[in-house]
Amino acid sequence: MAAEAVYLHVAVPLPVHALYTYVHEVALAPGTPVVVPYGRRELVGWVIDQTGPPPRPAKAILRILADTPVFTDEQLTLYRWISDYYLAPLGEVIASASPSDARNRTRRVYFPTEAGIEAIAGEPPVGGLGQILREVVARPGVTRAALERRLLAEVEDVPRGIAALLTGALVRVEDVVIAAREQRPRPARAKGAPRTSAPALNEEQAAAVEAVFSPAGGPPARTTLLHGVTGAGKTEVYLALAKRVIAAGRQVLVLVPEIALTPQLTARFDDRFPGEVAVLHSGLTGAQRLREWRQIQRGEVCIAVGARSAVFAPFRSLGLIVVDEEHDDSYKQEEGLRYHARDVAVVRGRQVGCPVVLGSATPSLESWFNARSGRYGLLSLRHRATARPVPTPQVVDMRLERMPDGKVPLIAPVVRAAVAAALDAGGKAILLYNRRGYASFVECPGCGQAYECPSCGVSMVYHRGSGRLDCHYCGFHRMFQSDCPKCGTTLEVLGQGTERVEEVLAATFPGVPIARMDADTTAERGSHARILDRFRDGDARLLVGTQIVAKGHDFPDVHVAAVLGCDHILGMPDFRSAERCFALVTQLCGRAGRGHVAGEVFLQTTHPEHPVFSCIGDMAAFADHESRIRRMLRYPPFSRLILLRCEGVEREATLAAAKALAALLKQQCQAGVDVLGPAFAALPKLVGRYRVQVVLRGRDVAALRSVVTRYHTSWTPPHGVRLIVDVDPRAVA
DNA sequence: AGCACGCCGACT
DNA sequence: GTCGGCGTGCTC
Repeated sequence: MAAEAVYLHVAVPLPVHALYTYVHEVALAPGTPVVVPYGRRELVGWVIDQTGPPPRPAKAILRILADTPVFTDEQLTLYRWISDYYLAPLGEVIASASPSDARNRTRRVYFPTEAGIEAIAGEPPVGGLGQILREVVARPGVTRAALERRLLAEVEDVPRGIAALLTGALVRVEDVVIAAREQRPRPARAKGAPRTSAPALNEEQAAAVEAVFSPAGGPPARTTLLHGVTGAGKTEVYLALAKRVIAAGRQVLVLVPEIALTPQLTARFDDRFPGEVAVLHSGLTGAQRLREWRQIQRGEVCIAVGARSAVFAPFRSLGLIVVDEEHDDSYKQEEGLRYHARDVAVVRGRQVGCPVVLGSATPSLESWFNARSGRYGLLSLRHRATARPVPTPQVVDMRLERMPDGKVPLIAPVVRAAVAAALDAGGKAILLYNRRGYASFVECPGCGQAYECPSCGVSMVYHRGSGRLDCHYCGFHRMFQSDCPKCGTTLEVLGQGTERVEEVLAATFPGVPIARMDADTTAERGSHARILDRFRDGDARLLVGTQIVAKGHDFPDVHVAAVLGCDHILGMPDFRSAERCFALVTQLCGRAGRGHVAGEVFLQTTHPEHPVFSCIGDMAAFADHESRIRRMLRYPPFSRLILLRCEGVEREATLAAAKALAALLKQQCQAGVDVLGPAFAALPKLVGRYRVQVVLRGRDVAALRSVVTRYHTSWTPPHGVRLIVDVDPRAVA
């Protein structure tokens, strides 16, 4: 029985689009992890399928790392869809779909040769080379990263030094396989009786639960948009759905935008299904993440609550996927594999045949459109679960609030009075200002000097707490001096931020404890929960902050919620800015009046006539208005977009590259595909790189994709310019 | 992503 | 005239 050679397609975890063909004696199942020679390296890749003999000799697979596949056919189908849809290499998709600790991978390490060891004893090379060699001899098997870290101060160019030592045969290289970490099964979790019992659902909630499983007029498992006003009790619907799915022996995946913002949701699931909930998010350590992942794999839990990447949770028999706050932009990964977890969830649900529920008080226009057109089911929760309705906001026209000196106050008198009344009544207030820092720009009235970030070209923000000027895009900062270093004039700080709001509140309401919540005060681990605890316990009675204060918190004694300022969102040059602003304002409105006191909501704006404010409380009206604009401008959901962005340090070279790309696309483009640009991005320069983009627009995303695959693969950006391809970009300005 | 092959400046 | 810089092209 002569063994017939078998040719196998293998995906490698690199940014290369091709699959590579290797030869082996026997067929291997798709998903088998294998070590393959790849140039001068060895990599862990995955068998994808079997193929015929390649045009040129294939190398042999070096090692089989597991006799069973590490992903199922079902998972592979999803990976293939993602690779295809997002124009991303399959190997990269597979690599990013599971935590690196749960994967076999190779690591390049360095050992001294005999000659290297001799050299140290006799005549070591002088300078940096000697230093590197000594390190390698002292720690055989070090990685390049470790060498660079240890020799940071002493050796300028470690990679070059290593290359020289390799050429001189003083050091040799080896790719060692880092085995996937195994987690010893731990004693089963403290599974027990639910700590809370399911409350009776109201009529709307009960109807929603029924409709998800047996939709009227739709297929049995489909995507459903659950549009519920803030406080409508969407979570109880999720819990009731989960209960049924689990009773049927299947599993539930719950996606949340950012788990730090929704500890309550996790707690609700864990209380109702003790010991059955795994949690996945970026705040976990590698070991913690691996533990949760393995528990899902081994079937020890039947619910996972997690952020974006949890959409890949390795459940065997999914019965339900919930995407909470489906409109939230953080579902879109903005680097590497640029996928949208909500859209991947919808596809995964379709592939495994389970219902997908998209929940939001402010659905994305895409989902709204899909529900209206019948592609998705649509369920509405129009009433709050509690007795109190969502407060009707009062729009405060800040153009009429100008003071005699011409300045506009941060807090209008009517809002100040309402906050004062809330405090007198023993209540609390939440105030949103959507900018952090003390002043958004700094200028010298003497010589006109403005303070901009040298790498990004944006104005630096003055933070009084730290005494610094900060760039909010790249982290560059410098100490703030009150006098202009050029002409000595006292600098003028302009524009507002949450620090200033806090200061004004402290002066307006002396003695009232204030908590500020923004990226500056929540940087530290756990600080987010601490701030919310202070507010809940009454150690703070005013909560001021950026959009983070609008998210899902449930405090019954908030009498007043107010948007002090968010107009600058509307000023952003992006077609989704109104939608984003509407979602933010609606979410904030939902924070008030959740107890027995009817809440009051105020919206300060200089654009009171804008639909973002005039349509609050009426999603359909806002969606109708916004749809008219989108249709007219041919933006999503009435078209699809692919963004191609050239990035480079040289301004002219980057611009030229984008022009060349756009010209090629325009010349070769088919009917039904528009080529927009090239144009500088809204932030034309970021972290020292110029950004010029070309946008493809058309009705059919497959047509757009084929334009990109046909022409961008044949077009490589010139030296020093890199190309980013973003399918369904969130921001296109 | 690495890593080698291939063309222009400061040294023996 | 050689060693060595890093640009660009390939890895089954």
